[in-house]
Amino acid sequence: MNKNKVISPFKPASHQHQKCLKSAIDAAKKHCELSGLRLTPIRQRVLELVWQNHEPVKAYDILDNLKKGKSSSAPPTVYRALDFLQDEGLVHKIESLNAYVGCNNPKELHNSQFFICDDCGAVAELDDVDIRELLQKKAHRFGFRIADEMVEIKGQCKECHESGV
Amino acid sequence: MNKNKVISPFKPASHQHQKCLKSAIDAAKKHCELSGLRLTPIRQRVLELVWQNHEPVKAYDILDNLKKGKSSSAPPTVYRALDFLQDEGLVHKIESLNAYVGCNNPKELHNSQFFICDDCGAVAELDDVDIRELLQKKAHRFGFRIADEMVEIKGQCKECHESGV
DNA sequence: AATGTAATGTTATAATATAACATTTATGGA
DNA sequence: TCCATAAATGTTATATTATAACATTACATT
Ligand SMILES: [Zn+2]
Ligand SMILES: [Zn+2]
Ligand SMILES: [Zn+2]
Ligand SMILES: [Zn+2]
Repeated sequence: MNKNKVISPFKPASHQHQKCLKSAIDAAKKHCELSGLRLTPIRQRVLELVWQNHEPVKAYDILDNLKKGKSSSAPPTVYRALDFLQDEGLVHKIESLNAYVGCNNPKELHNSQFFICDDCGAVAELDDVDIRELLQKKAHRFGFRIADEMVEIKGQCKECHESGV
Repeated sequence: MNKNKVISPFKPASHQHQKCLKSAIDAAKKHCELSGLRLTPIRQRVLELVWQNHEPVKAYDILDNLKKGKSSSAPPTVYRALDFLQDEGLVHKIESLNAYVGCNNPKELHNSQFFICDDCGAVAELDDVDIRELLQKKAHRFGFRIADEMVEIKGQCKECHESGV
């Protein structure tokens, strides 16, 4: 019984991203409904923009896109929406890039491990019990109590290094 | 044969920090000498300021301190020194805090794992082969080639949660 | 409708980091 | 020693990322 999850794998270039997007928005709607939270138009729009693709998106890029629809948007518009989405597990921040990725597994807040391709920018997200347990074990040895884990691994995805040379 | 290293443990409150500082500067001098690099006064001063304690230090705090000695310092002064020190493994950046910690193990560049206490701010640094190998194994499964690892674990150090309640 | 709370609008500013170019300082060879 | 070069630093300006503070609007409950 292994609870390791691949929350979001690297996608083949051919994949139908519209489906990713739709299912992410649907999941977010359902999650908010169940939790009695409001997925307001701004929040939904920001979430859609984060889900443009499988690469981390910058807050000010989101802002630029928001402004195209509604010129009154300002930084707090974006950061508030991102804060809400992060609190609900609908978005994660990639600390080493100051950028944000969508997550379609909001049911339970989780600590993820991210694998980020330096070449194409794609991100894969795992929720891997083996990694969590190992970190837990290491921490336990010196009496450290883990509250939050940040694991961001940079390198090359399969496609990129296979096509690379 | 286990190559796991505790590069920097959590220190007892009583520890003689002057010794940490001195040995870190000495190690840096030796490292630069061996590598034919120049640990200039600015670089050494920045390194000393990073080693003020075992908490991550902010670039602009370093800058404020530099200015006390020499009012001509500006952001590039600090960031250039930090870049140099990071390239040489004398300093690491904690991405999730936008802050910098000293490393007294510059001989070989390494990927570290950081454990950071949310309460007292102290940081412990490991260079743990078990963690690296597990991440490697996980990455390998989907053909990912690791170039760089960021592992930053937040929580409470032993002292803080023992004294906490 | 009256009230309280949540969300958004708006302006300003804080915090982090880099670009670009000028000047100075070290270094190694003629 | 002197010069040519590269390395390091100085200086000014600006880019990027994020938050503070307060006003206004929308929503839900009574
Ligand atoms: Zn997709
Ligand atoms: Zn790639
Ligand atoms: Zn110390
Ligand atoms: Zn602590």
